[in-house]
Amino acid sequence: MAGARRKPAVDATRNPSLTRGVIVSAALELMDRQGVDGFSMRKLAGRLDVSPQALYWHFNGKDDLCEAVVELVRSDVRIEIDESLSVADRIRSHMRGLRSHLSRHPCAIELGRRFLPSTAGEVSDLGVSLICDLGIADREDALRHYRALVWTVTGFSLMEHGAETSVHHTRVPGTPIYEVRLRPGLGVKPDDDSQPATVVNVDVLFETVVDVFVAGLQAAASRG
Amino acid sequence: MAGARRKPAVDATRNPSLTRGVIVSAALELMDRQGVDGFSMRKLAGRLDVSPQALYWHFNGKDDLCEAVVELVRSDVRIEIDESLSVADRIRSHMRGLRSHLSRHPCAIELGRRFLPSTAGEVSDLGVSLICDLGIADREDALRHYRALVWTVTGFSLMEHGAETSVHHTRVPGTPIYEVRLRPGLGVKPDDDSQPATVVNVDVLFETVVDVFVAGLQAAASRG
DNA sequence: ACCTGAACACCGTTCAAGT
DNA sequence: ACCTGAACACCGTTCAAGT
Repeated sequence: MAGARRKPAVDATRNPSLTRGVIVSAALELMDRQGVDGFSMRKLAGRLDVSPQALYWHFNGKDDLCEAVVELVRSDVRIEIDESLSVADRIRSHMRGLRSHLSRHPCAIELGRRFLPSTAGEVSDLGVSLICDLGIADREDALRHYRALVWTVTGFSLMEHGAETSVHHTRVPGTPIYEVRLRPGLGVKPDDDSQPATVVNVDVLFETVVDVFVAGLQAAASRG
Repeated sequence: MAGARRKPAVDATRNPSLTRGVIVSAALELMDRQGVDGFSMRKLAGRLDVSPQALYWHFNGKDDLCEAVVELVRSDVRIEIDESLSVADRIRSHMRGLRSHLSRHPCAIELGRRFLPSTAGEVSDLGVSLICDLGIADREDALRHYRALVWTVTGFSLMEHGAETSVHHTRVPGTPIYEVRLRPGLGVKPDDDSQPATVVNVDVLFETVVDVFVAGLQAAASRG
């Protein structure tokens, strides 16, 4: 609960190789590979060849560490957008960029849910101004609509990532990760093949969301 | 992995009070109160006054039990919609109904992410036909758009629920649960009050999503 | 058929002790 | 200042044994 001892300082006499930075990167790597559920302090310690308790000198606990991981991932959000595109298309690119940034580190999606979906920073400023450019002049309105956009995209990523690690969704063999078999649900036994599984292409689904959302923004803009 | 022994049968000689149904309801109750993370097989067993291993006769494991919980919750989705409303407003109601059903059992949101966001059943059929009525005549298109709707709403609920159990989002005192303080994020220390917290009304945010989404659907419909 | 005792291999975290 | 040994109170799950 309280803040961890700050400033490891220069005189790291014992083990100079074990710093907050080293721990966080190793944690991120482990989480991306094994998933958040598969991650543990003890495994991380083993990976770093230290005792589990050593981590507790640098971090207050697992939550503290997870938070640092989220910040690490978040610190390199960068969405490049082709300036020659129309405003609507730039918003589409923004949404796609947000999604692919989130999928870059799957673990950060799960963690990020618990550690704030922040609407701050230059990426957000850019997003808000894009919405303004579309015709939603009032800044308050633009911010609200941008927040809606962020929540929609982040929520979608959560669903998507959940689907991937799901029990019932099995990847279509031979395809990239973005196709999922949806079972009909509702009392269907896991090994019942009588009901056909529905194949959903998650990319197509996301594009649908993007299209609907942008069209909705345009409508909101033209209403004043 | 394999199927649990089915059919407890009538001759439940030992303890007739311990059935799958009883276990699942108790699990749901416990999860709703303590959250999915706070739930454990051992706690559930304690609550039911049996040994933890007793549960393993009725269920294959924790996952199997969680799945049953999700099905229990899902089995009573019911969204009532005023027939006198316009099609657009009925879609709005549908989205709101979906959201409030999901918030009824917070645990099911988290679990449901891992155990299929199903697009099946009469609720979905109704939703798809609503989209058709709006003017998206092609059934394939309507289904795709409805799926986008479900993912959007479910994703939003996930975000919303995550925000509630979050470390950085603290409820605004004296208000209902639907207001959250959003910290600016990015290197701000948890106890740093120099940067003002942003207050986001989650209900307002959801209404924004609904408005944008429905307007987008209308645009898609009018495009043919 | 239905349940328990005992046990295994894990967790996160703390605390006194080492250097 | 930085780390370890030992320990506490938890997990999910299995397996042999009871009735």
